[in-house]
Amino acid sequence: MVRTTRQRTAVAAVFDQLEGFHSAQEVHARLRAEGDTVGLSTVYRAVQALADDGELDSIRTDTGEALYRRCSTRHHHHLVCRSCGRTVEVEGPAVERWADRVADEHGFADVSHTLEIFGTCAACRDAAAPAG
Amino acid sequence: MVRTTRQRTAVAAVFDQLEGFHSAQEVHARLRAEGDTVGLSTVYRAVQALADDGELDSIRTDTGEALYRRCSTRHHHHLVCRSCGRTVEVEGPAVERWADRVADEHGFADVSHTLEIFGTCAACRDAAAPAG
DNA sequence: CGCGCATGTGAGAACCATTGTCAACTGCGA
DNA sequence: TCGCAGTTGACAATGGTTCTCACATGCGCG
Repeated sequence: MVRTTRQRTAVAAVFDQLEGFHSAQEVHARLRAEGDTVGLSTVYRAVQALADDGELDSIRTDTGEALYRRCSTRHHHHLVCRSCGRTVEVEGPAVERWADRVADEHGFADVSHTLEIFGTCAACRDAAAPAG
Repeated sequence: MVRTTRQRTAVAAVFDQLEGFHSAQEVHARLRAEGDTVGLSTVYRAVQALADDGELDSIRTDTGEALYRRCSTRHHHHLVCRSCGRTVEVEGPAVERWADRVADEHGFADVSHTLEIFGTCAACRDAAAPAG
């Protein structure tokens, strides 16, 4: 049975207030800052449980760190700025179909996929090359 | 200046003999097994240098572990069996174009992307449901 | 060919995100 | 309210990766 505890509610609440992706460590720090003490292990367990429930979406950074965010209702992918981490949600129905078809052609079932696009956003490019 | 050393040659050679993705740890173990002792740190440095040079492609597993493989001439993605780990290379020029276009539309430059498709291959499905 | 030194190496420690441990705690149904 | 199974949290352990630093060596130069 899954219980509703102060800690889980607090973790879920963080993602309600936040946009974009955040690490378990960050959530933990944020709770502490708000005076809401929740153990680090508990935060990890909570975000994993939330992700299992499909309430959070997770990706991994370049360094292998796990990031989570509130899952929106529709399936989509992410365009992430390498420099500032800004994230844009993008959709591509054609890509979804393509992935399913390719998998099917190779006899694979129960198909899922991950797709992330990385680049440098305009703001960061400007910041990096201020002189021209 | 970049030097050609026994160690770097050995690491590069491993990827010549191997197909698919392999971790730095695995490369290290393989070299040891061949009697070719190369330090773990050196293997890490070598694969990173190779990846920087564009000679190796890298992805991250679900657990955050970094995997590398010899970059083939053409860009492609992977269809991976969740159960047995079998990997099939797939190409989708349309996907490439879509990713570049989407990133461009949002003002992102220097674009790259990762796309992996997961599923259960026919063999594993048969093995899992022998009676049905 | 031999010198010199900047670059590379490697054993082990450090790092850091994540997971495991386990005794104490607490929702929640009865 | 009671009981207990799920939950918590401080801390240790894990494991991949990076750092440190003294030693080794490729390679340009003479």
